[in-house]
Amino acid sequence: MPVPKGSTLDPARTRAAILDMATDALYEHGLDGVSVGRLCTEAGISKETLYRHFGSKDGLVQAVVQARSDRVTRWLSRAATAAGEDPADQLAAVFDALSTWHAEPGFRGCAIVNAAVQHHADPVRPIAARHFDRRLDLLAGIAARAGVADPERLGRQLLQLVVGATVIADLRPDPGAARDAREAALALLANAAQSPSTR
Amino acid sequence: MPVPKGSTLDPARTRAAILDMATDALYEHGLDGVSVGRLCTEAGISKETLYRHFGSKDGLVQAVVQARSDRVTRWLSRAATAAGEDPADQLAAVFDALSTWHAEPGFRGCAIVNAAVQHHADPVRPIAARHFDRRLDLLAGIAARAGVADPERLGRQLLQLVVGATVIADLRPDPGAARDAREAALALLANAAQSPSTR
DNA sequence: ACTATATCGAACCGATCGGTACTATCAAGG
DNA sequence: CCTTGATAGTACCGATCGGTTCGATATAGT
Repeated sequence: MPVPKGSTLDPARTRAAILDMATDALYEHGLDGVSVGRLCTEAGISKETLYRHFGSKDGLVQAVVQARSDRVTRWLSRAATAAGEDPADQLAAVFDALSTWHAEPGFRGCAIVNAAVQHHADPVRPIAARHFDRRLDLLAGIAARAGVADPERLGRQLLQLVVGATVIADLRPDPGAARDAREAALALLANAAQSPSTR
Repeated sequence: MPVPKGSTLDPARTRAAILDMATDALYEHGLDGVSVGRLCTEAGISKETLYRHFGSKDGLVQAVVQARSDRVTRWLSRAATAAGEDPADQLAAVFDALSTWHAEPGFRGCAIVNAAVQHHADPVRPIAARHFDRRLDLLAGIAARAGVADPERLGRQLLQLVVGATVIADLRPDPGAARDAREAALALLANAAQSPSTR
């Protein structure tokens, strides 16, 4: 029965539903660990629908990774701004957010890192590069507001802590990784703020 | 022509040659990016030979990842001990070694991390976990010899910097990642040594 | 010399993959 | 009402995959 008789025909909604399901499935089983057929079955759609919306599996992967990057970036940014105006508080809030994320059931590391490692070129790599550029912007911004001498450099170091903690939390596994990283980040910030640029 | 007429029949050598070739190929193209057929072609051997030595593709992958872990662990350990007895010098040497590695042509991130992300379970995960345990031993040992209060915790933080720098160096890409990580590591060590445990 | 072993080359297997084609059916909009 | 478009369902395609088997042939050890 093509088009179930009581269904609402809304292409945009269908696309979003496929995207949501694929985001979870590709994160859990890996980009090459789920076939297009399985994705369609789990989404309750036909192959033709998926291919009309995304063109190819690579197209779907690209959309999934891009959407994930956007969502994560928004989420971390909000966690920082919600912590008030003090740069140290904002930095702590970022790592606290990481901590709760790492403890979530089904946590399998950073989806962007995982995707970029699995599809090292293609459409994923540039998305991953932009993703970490934006993450660097967030962290370097905090460092700049703290008045450190070289906010870009401290931002890169903090980014390494964020990524390292997330990867390690997945692979060792180490549920306290984000807590360790938080202390290290605050120590680096305090250390850099001791020899400030202007203030 | 089975068994070329002028060849030396040495199973151990054959096995080692397959392992070497597979190490490079699987690192470059990913664990699922090279078929068994291709591996055999590039190694100049037949399928039967590969399957007699390793049983399955998973068996080959396991041997490759394990060998890589051993080699890398030895390499980093030697870099540290070759730097003398001062803990700060040893720590700096570790990140200097990382720096030259990241600059090598064909660098694609940490092979162990990549493998564990691609085959999230199976035989790879426990090898990766042990790998980072050993890496932690090295870093925590340096921290302990520096007389910090909690060498295990500092070791975990240093490990995050090592992993984060390596992943970022691959994905952004950032050739100076290891240099940034080195400075952060030394700062954390100095900071922790300011409030020592016994000395 | 004889036997066991290692190897190649090729054919072969069933399964699965990404992607396409086609038909039937229903909702949505002019 | 009637056309247009979205969709399910299914069958199908060629390619590739991991893995097995077999026969021919050469080396290695006894």
